[in-house]
Amino acid sequence: MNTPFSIIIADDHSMFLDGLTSILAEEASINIILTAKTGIQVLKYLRINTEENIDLVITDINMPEMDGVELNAAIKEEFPKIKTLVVSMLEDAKKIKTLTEANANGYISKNAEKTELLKAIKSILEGQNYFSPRIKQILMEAMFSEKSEPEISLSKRETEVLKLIAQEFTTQEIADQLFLSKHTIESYRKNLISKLGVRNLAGLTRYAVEKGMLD
Amino acid sequence: MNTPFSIIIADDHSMFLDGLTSILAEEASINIILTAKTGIQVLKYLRINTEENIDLVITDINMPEMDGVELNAAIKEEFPKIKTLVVSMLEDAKKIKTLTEANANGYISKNAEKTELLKAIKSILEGQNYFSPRIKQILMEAMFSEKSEPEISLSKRETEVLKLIAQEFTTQEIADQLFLSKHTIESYRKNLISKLGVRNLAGLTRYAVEKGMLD
DNA sequence: TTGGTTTTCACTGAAAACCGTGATAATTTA
DNA sequence: TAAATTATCACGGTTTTCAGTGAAAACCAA
Repeated sequence: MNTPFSIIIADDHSMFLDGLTSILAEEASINIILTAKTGIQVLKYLRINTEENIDLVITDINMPEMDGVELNAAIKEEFPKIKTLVVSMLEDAKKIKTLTEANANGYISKNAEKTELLKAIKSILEGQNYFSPRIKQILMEAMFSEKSEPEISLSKRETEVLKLIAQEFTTQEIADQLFLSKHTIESYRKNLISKLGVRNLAGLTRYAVEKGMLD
Repeated sequence: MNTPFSIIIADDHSMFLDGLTSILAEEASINIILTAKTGIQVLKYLRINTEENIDLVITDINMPEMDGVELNAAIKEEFPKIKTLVVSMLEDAKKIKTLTEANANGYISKNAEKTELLKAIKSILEGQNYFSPRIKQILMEAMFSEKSEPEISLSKRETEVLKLIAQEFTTQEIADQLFLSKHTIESYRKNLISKLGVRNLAGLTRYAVEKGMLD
């Protein structure tokens, strides 16, 4: 075994952070340089300690301020030599896809076994990307389902009107709020109904709520 | 230090399980007897090894098959002497409330510090319950907000009609499906609107979706 | 058994939504 | 720059929703 690898771990759940640290501390080939609770902390460290050659950053997805997806992108942008391994609670196809597109080197679920974690780290440090079979499968499924769901894109105004509709405003009220004619809002409503493939206000509202447009 | 305490840890995320185990393994006063991935495994163990005096069960809330809430209830039912500490990702007021009502001995968030974890375990093993200040606060808030939201109860039929409305069926269609008069459905719609304090179909749909009635 | 809740049905008039079928101008994108 | 998209407005006719009012039968709990 040559010089140990330098790694950084980021996770806002300190219990998990401590746990992961404990697990990896047992590995002689691994040196934990930093544990952080936000992506920003990691970036700051990397920017200041440029002479320190960090090999790998292990990061959670859900973190306050700067999440794992953003952190990964920032690292790949500023420090392309540093490898990244994303560890997440959820198996969200979209996020995984974004991550692969942003050149993350690996993705494993938090319910992966310790052995899989070590395997992933080892693979990545050796220069290979690691995505578990399960993740690969989810990715594949996402690719297919994406094609069947041809992403409906709504314009600014359409989105605005849809939100107001879902908030129980009548056509006239929406028109007044936006300083538009009642007819205009009716056109938008009609377009939304046909665009989204729904039948009525209920359908529009359901779409808006399910897409989280009302937060 | 007298005889070490015997504890069991349950969490479906093995990485967390390993982590927690690593942390607690450092404590001389703690003996980890079992780590499990579901509540059922824990119960089975307890039922078989009755002679083994388990002091504490640390459990996650979100687990497949039998979650932490159910596990806690089952333990308190069958093995009232065993203490329980619930560790969770989320700070869901309702679940916390349910847990306190089911006599869980402690609740801490997964983003609690290691020191807090140890403090909680120590307190509980000494016979005191442990709920972090933050959790107490959430509980208090829940109590108040509960009073301001006086639980709207819907009858079977009302629920049925509401679901169909949110699924974009028209009054006539709902009437046909339920073999009722159109007027009847209109009455239900009207009652629902006034009961739920909304203005129209959009409001009804939003309520149904947000309450997860359409799954 | 009595009183509350639930379920069912009916009518009216006004308001709103829905459908079809347009059109014009501005803006964005290819 | 040409084409596509977006934003705006219009009208007539039909259907549906909404608000108010009323009521009978059935069921459940005290």
